[in-house]
Amino acid sequence: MPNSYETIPLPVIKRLPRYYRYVEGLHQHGIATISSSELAALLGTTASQVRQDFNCFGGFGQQGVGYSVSHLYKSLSNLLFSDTPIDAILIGVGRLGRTIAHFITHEVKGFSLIAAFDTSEKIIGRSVSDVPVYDVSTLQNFCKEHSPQVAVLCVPQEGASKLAPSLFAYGIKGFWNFSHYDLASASKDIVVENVHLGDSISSLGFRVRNL
Amino acid sequence: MPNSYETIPLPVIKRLPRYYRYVEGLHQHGIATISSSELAALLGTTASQVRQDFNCFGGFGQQGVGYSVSHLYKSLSNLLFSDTPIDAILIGVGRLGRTIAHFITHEVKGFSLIAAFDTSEKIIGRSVSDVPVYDVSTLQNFCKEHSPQVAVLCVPQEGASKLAPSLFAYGIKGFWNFSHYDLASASKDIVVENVHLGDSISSLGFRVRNL
DNA sequence: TAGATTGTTAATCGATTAACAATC
DNA sequence: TAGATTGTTAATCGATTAACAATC
Repeated sequence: MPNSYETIPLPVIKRLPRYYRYVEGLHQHGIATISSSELAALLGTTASQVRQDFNCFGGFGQQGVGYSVSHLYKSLSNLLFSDTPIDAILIGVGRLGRTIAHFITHEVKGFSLIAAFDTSEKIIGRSVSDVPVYDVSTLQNFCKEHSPQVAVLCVPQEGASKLAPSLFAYGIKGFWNFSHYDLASASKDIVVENVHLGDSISSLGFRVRNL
Repeated sequence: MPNSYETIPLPVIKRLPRYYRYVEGLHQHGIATISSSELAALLGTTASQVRQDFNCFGGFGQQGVGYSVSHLYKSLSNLLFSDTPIDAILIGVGRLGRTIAHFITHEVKGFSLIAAFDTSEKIIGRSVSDVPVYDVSTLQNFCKEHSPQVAVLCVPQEGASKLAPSLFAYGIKGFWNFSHYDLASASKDIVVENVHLGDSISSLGFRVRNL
């Protein structure tokens, strides 16, 4: 019995893309069937976890046989990527913002970057990855007209804290947040995926120094 | 009684940079003392967690009084950043690599980027963020001579899988891994911090679509 | 039917939260 | 001394792992 998606543990959701990547590889290698224990060995996890995870979505396997790779591939693909991509906007067209813009437009499935916003006269009116860069002051009108669902925050903390309330108001549902501003506690109806590069490398430093 | 650092739970370690950021802010605002519950309210967590976390390192507070911000700031700073920075090398000087190079050299405490490596003739011999770009074939000699402790992997999965065994052999202790190659299971004596941007945005997409 | 492997329930483990004794 | 707040132990919660019945 498929779980309602709201009840699926976040750790399971975060593992989905990894499953997808490995299953895609198997599919491309022409492997037809795989068992939970074989897949677990590949991923470096346990067969139990693989089966528990898949069963959050109703289970993709066949008892006694295993998982059909093509069926699994299609199922994971359907879960992760709908046929209509999610419209996203980029806030902050600095060095990181430009790199992320390129990443989204060239290497990511399921998203469509439709505009970018900045405050610098130097970049407003130009484009990044074939996407126009507008003045932040036009954000409200743009959102009203195009209803983007996701905002990618590549601005410093201060800018993010100023813009966040507006972005909620304009109907942004999801944030890919590279800033240090804390969006988490905002609302139950929005989702936030934080990428804190500074925290990431700092914790690596701690661990390396205390090896 | 201070915990041996090896026994400190990873989730606690990963929270350290965030504590540091908030305490730094308090320090800069001239706040002298803070209680675990006040800090918890700021961070959006519980006073219990704050105290438990700090007590992994012996505890920084004074009963009945709270935490001295300047003492706390100094303690967290000492935990996260030693006076001698960690020497790091960058593998892969593409778009992402260049952005990360700039980030490490300009925005990160505790690390020193000392060289970059690539396979492309177009970039070898040039520099990124004032760091020379060498041919990957010179990696072994460079590591023998300079003993970098951390490698930042900004290459595609294939390149990472080819280079990883060498990097272990050359004495690299820590990896900041932006590739999809799985370093995790390699050894107990190395630490890996993965930044899987593709997985990150994909899981965001799933959650946005199923709000 | 026997063997294999899933789906699912039960047990374990670890992390978070709550409670409280120590102490400033 | 009384009030406050920590350090630390105990209870809870959730996620992972193990076990097993269902079934291909």
